[in-house]
Amino acid sequence: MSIQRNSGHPITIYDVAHEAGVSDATVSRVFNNKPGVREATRTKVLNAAQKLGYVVNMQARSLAGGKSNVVGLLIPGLDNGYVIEIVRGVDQELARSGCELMVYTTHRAGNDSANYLRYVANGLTEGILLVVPLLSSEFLQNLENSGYPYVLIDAVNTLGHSSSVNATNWQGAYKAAEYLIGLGHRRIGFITGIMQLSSAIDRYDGFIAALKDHQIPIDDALIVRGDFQQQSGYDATRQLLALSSPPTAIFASNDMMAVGAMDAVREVGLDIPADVSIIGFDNIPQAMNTYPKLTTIHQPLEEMGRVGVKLLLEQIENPDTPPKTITLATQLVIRDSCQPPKRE
Amino acid sequence: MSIQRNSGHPITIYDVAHEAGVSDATVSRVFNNKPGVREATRTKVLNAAQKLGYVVNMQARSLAGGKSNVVGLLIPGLDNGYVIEIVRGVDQELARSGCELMVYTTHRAGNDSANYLRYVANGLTEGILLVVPLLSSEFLQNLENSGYPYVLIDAVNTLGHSSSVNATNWQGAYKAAEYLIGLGHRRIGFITGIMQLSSAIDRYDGFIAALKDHQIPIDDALIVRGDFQQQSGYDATRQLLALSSPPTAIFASNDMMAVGAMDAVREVGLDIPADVSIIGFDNIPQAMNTYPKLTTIHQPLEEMGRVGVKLLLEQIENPDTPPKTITLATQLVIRDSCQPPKRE
DNA sequence: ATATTATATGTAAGGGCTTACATTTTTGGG
DNA sequence: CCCAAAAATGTAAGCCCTTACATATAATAT
Repeated sequence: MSIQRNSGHPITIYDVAHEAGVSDATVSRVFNNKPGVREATRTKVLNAAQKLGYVVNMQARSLAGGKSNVVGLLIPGLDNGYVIEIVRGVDQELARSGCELMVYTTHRAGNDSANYLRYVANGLTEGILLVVPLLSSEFLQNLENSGYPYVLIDAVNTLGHSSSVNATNWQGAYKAAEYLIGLGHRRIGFITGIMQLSSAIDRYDGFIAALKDHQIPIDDALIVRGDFQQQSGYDATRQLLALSSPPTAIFASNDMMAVGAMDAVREVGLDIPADVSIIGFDNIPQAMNTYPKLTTIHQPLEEMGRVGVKLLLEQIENPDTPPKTITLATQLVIRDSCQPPKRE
Repeated sequence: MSIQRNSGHPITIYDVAHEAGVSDATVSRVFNNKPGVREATRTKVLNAAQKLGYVVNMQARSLAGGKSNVVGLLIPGLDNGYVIEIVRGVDQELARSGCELMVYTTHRAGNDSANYLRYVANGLTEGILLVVPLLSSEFLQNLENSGYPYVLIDAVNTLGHSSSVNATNWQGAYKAAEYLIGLGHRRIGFITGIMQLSSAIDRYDGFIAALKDHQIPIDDALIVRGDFQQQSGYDATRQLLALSSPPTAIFASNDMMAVGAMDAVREVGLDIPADVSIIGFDNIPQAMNTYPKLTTIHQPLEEMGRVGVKLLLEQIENPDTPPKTITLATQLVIRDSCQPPKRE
């Protein structure tokens, strides 16, 4: 069974039709599972195709107005455990649905992601999944206008027109803070994410709300900006630790920063969690490999990917389905990086 | 600048031709940078296209015999820091070359990756990058027969017909062992990879060679099988540590297993590196986040991805280019997980 | 058995592009 | 200023498929 008749041209629908003694249209019908083909004919065609090693040419099919079964995925890059988890979920679900995946990274699309979009919208893919934290509303507007199916993963559609998936960031942060408070911490450092992102804002708000609900005064010195990168977690923590009255616990808005925070804590010779507790957010796979193992808020990244695909496929199937937003629950995962503060 | 005239049909080459007052063929020539178009005409066309927001339809182009500028990438999955690094390199280089990336995971292709291949070979992609450790030679033979451009990343082509990229596994392992020996270790545990893979074999051989060169007897009890997964590193280490005369250092054939090994060492209450040194292989990003930071052999994964793309593009460009194999150097990265053994 | 439907199959027209070949325009030498 | 050769442009035939529409065949009713 060779991949293609290396000799002549690739096998087309005509070859199959000829072999089976039917017309090309019938072959097409068979391969698209269209009704109105006698069982006997169908079998005949399938056999012929099998024998010849026919494989549909997607390009032609999609040119001719059929379905390409390819969906696009736009991600910032693979630098991030977070994105990878989502991609994994996407991949799984796509596999189940028999769709192919075309990956674009934003750095690739460059500043000109609008252009990329035109390319996509025009061509190959039937819909697109966006895992792009920072979406310009102009871009969204464009996308919206194009009438092209898309869904947002872990981002809020300011236009409110598309389907999207996200997680309970606020609640997760609230739970994290509450956990720390329950442990007895009163001075809790907080490292923010990129505050243009709703997820970062929600986490911040959840954190603040928890403090308020527990009558803990908010000390601005304990809140420092991060950007979701490991380095910023490190920097922020150094800053926090240099305070005259440093925190006994640090809540990083994501795991990468938490990892950076751990480095910083150790670097000043303090112990985790004896001297300072650390909690993250996301529960990326690496969170299990840190030492001590990182306590964090689990965000169902993989599932977000899966759900995203489902929503997208739904949109593709029936463009008139009203868009919906699905919010998945976050969850506290207790591991080894937090404990009650030392007594003074 | 909307993505496409949402109103009418998408903009085609004809619309542009009409707008510019030339024929469609000329527009095609312009967009393919073919010679024989007067500068003035070219500009006219470009302007018209710009004005209309024309974007080439890849499907049609590639159907008609043009280049699709899409390359396929077959990977086992995203579970692995190792694969991700390679993918990142691939993505970068592809971006530079203006190509799109179609990702397939083998679990998706299922057992039937030959079928997947037929699909690919027939259609969309112009070539394929294989990051698949376990390639059946039947599969390879098929691929070879198809005459379809492909390159192997970090795998050896038993047929020896294609371009491929890999790293100096033997030398890397040799260096790792030598480093440990230089530190004073004499009882060194070794956790193998999947021994069907040439990379695993080479690492093993390199390790053994170093021992021999330094007159260290080879104790079979110190060599235990792993499968490149974290869990197996853990298991193997438990086994090693249970020995009546346990090793003072452990060399894991990859970083994931090294991470597992660290867990195991800690679990029995031993210290890294005081009681047992650990060294890995690969230098995946996580290796920097373990505690203590993992000493390892750096494999230029990202670059392997980049080089793979270059080789593939070369093949696509000119199918008659004789295939070549590029081997990149590995390198010892000393961090904190190794130190001289305690004196008895 | 015949007329009437329902069902199965075939025909042909694109879909947007590339490219060999035909035609027109330009250029430069005489 | 004319003519041949070179350069630019246009024409038309696919690439492989899908899908209305037309046609042929089978099933049902009379």
